[in-house]
Amino acid sequence: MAGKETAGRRWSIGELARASGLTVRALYHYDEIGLLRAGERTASGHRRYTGDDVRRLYRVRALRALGLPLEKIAEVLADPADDLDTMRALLAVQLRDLEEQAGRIHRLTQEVRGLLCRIDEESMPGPEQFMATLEMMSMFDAYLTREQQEQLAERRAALGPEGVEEAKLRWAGLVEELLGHAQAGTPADDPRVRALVARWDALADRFHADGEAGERTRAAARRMWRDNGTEISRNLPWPVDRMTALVAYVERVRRSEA
Amino acid sequence: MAGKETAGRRWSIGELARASGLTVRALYHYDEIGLLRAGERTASGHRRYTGDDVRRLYRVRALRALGLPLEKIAEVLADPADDLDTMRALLAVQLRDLEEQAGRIHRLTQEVRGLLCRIDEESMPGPEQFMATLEMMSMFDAYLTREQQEQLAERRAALGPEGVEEAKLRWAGLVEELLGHAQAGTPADDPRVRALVARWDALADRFHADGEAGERTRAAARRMWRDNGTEISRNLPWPVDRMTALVAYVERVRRSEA
DNA sequence: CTAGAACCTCCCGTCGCGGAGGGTTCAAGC
DNA sequence: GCTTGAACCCTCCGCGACGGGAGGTTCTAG
Repeated sequence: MAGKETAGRRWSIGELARASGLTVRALYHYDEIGLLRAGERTASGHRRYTGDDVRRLYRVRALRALGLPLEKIAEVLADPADDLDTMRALLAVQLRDLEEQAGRIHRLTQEVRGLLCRIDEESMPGPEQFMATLEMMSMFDAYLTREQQEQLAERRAALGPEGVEEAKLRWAGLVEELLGHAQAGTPADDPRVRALVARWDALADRFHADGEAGERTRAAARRMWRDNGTEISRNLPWPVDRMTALVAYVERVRRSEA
Repeated sequence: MAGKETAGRRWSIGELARASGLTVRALYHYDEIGLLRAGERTASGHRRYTGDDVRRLYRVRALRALGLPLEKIAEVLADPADDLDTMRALLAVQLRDLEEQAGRIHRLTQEVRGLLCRIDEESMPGPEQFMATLEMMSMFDAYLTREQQEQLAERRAALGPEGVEEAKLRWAGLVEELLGHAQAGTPADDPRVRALVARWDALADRFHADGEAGERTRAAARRMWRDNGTEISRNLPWPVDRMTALVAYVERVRRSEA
């Protein structure tokens, strides 16, 4: 049926490059790996691409735009295209990944754009705070999944700005009290500090959802605090060494409970 | 001011990898290229990362998430971060690119998703048409800029589905007439075929905007038709060889006018 | 006929790591 | 103190999708 094309226009590699928006070098590459060979060659060895080749190239381009690696593209095009189901499944997976990626990029750019705006408005003191916020975002990414971050954002929104501010104030008070105990040398199993840590956890719970998912988020956040408490607290108006001591102290209290 | 950290917790490379979500190998890489060296080494050569290093790593992660290449990140972090303007400009450019990319991905996935749905509904005959549509999308990408494609989409929407259908019908009529003339051997400078080509162009103009931008789009579309008319018309119910002849014929008519 | 554009092959470089290989060192249990 | 297994060290090779240059041949317009 669809035999070789024996007549019609031929394209040189340069013409094809211009027509497809690719570079000549890319076409050489496709030839090398066997993804798109020229249907013919002149006596002297120049590539002559046939209409079929052009058609194939557009398919390649289209699939590549979907993010398929060249090898997969070769596979898809190697089949006589009758196993539509395979291709559809493959594309579906690819699409999901692409959209997720696009969403992540979009959210990230929105956040950073917001940051930049706030810098413009001089409401932020300078590059230090900016970098600190970037660090926090990166840290959240390292410890929490996307869903968990969304959960937290939801809870924050539910509490509202004044709710968040109030929690911050309460937290500041707890920090002061715990620092006092740490400096005074109160032992980690003292009921008073245990009570303080319990209030600390209750405060954190305001930001977590209920159920198993919330429990996992809580555990992840606690790991994050344990590993990076000092870094986290650089955003805050307390000296770093005291925060380091605080992190260690809270950890000791927790361990004395377990 | 911010001298070297002489006391405090130290991290091994494995701990740092776990804390940051990167791999040990990646950290080796960062060390190799000088992006993040361990502040200290043990006598035996094991890396000891200091708190400063951890802090730097989170900055690296954050900037990398924005798509900056590692070298740029090193530059940004090399400056004492006082030239905030440079960084802001750099980030702004990066953000624009990222958002554009995200938008492209999103539009592409939407279109392909639509295609897949239509395949499911059996309203499309099969993989051939599916691939043909993908080819068209890729071809549009090669010849038209994003703005130009959006312009065309706008005009299509303005014409409405029935407007588009009517244009298709008229175009089919023109194709038939021109094919007749081509087969009958009517010379390319015959006033009758010139009139037909003029109507052809007028029809195309319905899809183009006014002004200089529209003019450029028109030119690009004409280039696309000249280079790929045969491929384009594979979507249409005429035999391919006749369309090839038609493309050549229309091109001759245009040249005889110039 | 000649200039210069286009084409050929071969090969090395990029970027951000992954993974293997082969040796050394650390930390915990006995 | 000794062993053992995990963690760490360094070095090298590889990928994917080309970019770019060297050094030579061929095509095409004037």
